[in-house]
Amino acid sequence: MGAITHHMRQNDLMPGDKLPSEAILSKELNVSRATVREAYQSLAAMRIIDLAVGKRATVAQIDHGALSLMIEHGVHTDQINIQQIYDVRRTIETRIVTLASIRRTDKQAAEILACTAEMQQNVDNPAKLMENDLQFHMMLAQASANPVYLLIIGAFQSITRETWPIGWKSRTSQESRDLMISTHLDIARAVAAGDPQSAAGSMSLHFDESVRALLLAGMT
Amino acid sequence: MGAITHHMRQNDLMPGDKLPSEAILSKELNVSRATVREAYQSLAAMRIIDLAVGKRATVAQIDHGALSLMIEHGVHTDQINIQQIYDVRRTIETRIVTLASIRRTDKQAAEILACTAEMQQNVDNPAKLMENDLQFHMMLAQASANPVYLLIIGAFQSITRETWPIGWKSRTSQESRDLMISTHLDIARAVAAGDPQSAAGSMSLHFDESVRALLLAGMT
DNA sequence: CAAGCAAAACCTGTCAGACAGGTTACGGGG
DNA sequence: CCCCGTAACCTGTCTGACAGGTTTTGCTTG
Repeated sequence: MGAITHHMRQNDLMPGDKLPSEAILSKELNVSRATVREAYQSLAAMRIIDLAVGKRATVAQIDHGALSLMIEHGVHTDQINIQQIYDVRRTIETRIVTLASIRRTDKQAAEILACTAEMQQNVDNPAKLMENDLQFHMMLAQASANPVYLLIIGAFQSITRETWPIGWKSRTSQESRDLMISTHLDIARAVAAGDPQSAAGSMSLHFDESVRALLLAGMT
Repeated sequence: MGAITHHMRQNDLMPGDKLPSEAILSKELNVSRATVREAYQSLAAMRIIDLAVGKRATVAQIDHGALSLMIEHGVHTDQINIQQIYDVRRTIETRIVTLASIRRTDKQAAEILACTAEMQQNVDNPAKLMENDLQFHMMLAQASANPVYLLIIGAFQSITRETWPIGWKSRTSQESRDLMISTHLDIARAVAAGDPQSAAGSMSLHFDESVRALLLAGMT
């Protein structure tokens, strides 16, 4: 793995660029192809390179897939709990909407608003609503124009898919469900209006409400 | 990989628990040992499991090693820049000191103060000073009692090792160097005193100053 | 000469079998 | 009962092989 990353740095390879074939590399490093494969496979697991049948390995774009697995692992082994993830999300997402309010393109603003509109239509369809919710937060992270935020928020998605239904079920009244959706709308409007303070405030309220819902369901 | 993680979930394995041997697993899944090895190797790359010669694979504790590699990859391929990382760090570390001020144990407070004391002694030894600096931020993350913050801050360490000397060199006057160290001391004292507001404020100043130093060195 | 196509070369995914060397478990001897 | 040596187990690595996907090459034809 060291030799491969070193090769990427040395030749200043950018995403999409091709890496040596397994056979060539195994000859160069005087190791068997199996060993090279294990290194390639490991880098592919971290989404540092892309592998494909028949094609050469290529340098990959940043992706949250590997981090997702790491977070899932942490949660399932009781090393991380849901409240801790929500604390991180609140911290990061408050910053995200602040940046998004300043940096979002008009197209992004429109898409974010469209997403909240879809949420209102899916108020009785939890599965779709959850996907809208996840997409909403991803789009905000995207609009923050900082790929690190996008990476982190993306990594929390898989775990959120497991916990979201629990929070939704704990919102028993129609009132609380409507509130959850209207809070998203508030955020979207503030971002579209380019109002960082209001966006951050609404996001903060959103997390107050979400954390309360999860606590109500006994999620510590 | 799916089969292995599924096995971990199914049997509720915790860090330290043993996984099946490669031979057994290859027989169970009807694949060759080489294939099992690649899966194990991939999980090991993400630090989800630990491998060791002669021993069985074990479930691993969360570790920032893999995330470090991912971040390094992002920076070296121009997908992430240093200022973006500093924005994330500022956001997270402001929250970290807030939490640390509330949750730190007395032992942790003492260690953090000791670290700043060491920094003052190493004012003319950049290599050691950098390590003190890195350790300082890690100890704060630890004191926040949220492993996700520790994971993220840890992941930035390797990149910081590359950029820190640049920022240090741009602090040409003795005054600015002393200021950098005294800011750390302010943070440590506030955390020790259990004063979240003051700690967050000092951390914010610390980042103002750090970002300015990096910009001065032309780091965008 | 250019375009199109088919074969060859290349490449990854997977398998079987083998061996070195580290680790663990067991059973016999003190 | 404890200690230690051996056997069983396990990982790391290698060789060689084959299926099936991809790219390149070079020939043929218009």
